[in-house]
Amino acid sequence: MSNITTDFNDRTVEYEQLLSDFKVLLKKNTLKFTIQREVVLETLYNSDEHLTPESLHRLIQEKFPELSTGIATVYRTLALLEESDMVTSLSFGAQGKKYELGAKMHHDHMICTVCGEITEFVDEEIEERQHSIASALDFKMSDHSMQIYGICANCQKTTK
Amino acid sequence: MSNITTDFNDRTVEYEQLLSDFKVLLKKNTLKFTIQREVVLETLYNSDEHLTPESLHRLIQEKFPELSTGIATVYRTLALLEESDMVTSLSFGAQGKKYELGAKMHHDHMICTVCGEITEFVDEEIEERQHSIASALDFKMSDHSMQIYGICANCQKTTK
DNA sequence: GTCGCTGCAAAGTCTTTGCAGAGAG
DNA sequence: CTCTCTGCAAAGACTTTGCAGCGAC
Repeated sequence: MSNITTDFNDRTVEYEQLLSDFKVLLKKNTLKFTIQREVVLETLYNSDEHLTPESLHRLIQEKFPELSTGIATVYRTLALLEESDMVTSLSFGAQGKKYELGAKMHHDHMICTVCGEITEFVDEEIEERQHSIASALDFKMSDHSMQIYGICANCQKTTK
Repeated sequence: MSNITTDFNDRTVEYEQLLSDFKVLLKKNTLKFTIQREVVLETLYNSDEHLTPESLHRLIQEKFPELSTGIATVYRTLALLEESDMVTSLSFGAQGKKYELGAKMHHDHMICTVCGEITEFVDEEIEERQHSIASALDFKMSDHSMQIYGICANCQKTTK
């Protein structure tokens, strides 16, 4: 199983870069750089999980209680970031929408239906094949996502 | 581009079969077979689209106005069908949850970000590769889904 | 007949919006 | 200073639930 990768510790974009991109984006649209917006970006960056608006809000309140950031601001910032393609949203079954930074290396998702854990992976062969399919069907591909559902190694043990 | 298929006119399961499976399922759980439940199944079967609860409800009201089926029943029936794996739900971006019959042949989705059209396709190479990946990562795969986003052939013409 | 089902409307969730004061540029 | 942002709370959108009568078995 040569080229399957699940190790994303090497982020493709460093935080400083991300932050500066964000500032450029804001400036370009005559929007203001506020501490709340930075905190949302930073918290997303420092989380390895896929966060719901609610869990992101909770995290922010724990780390920066003095800001008493409102959930509305989290929603507004996520919408802004998603619109600008800086974050991506995923939604799996009944679990609602989850967000992740789009600046990480592209990857697909493997979702455990027992514990809800999401493992990321990349497979070059599938990536290439997706491009072939899109062009064969005369489709101008901009993005794609793939999810594999099942039971993770851990939960297989536990369930037994 | 040998084995990409987008033609799903040959359904893998005929309606009579589907209906009988549904009846078995109901009986097994001491649930009742009602006209409303049948109408939901039938309407899903006869639709080639991916339906939201709301659009499904609208369709049912148009085709069977005398039943004055409530939206609550549609939600309840969809939940029942999904739980029993007879339908699958998908959710793409902001467009909300859409349902489709799971009994059709397995396929993936290509979603036009301009007109929202969903084209279904199957590619054997990707199907196989997904199995390989799951087993390589010690993951017991139960299902998977893949979406390619982009602009369909039609909209590419129009946009020009 | 019994007991689950249905439509209705009310209650929940989750998300968005209006507003007045706070704060970035 | 101006004009956008923010938190709050209220409003919306979508989904689920309680209930009393209806209907499958």
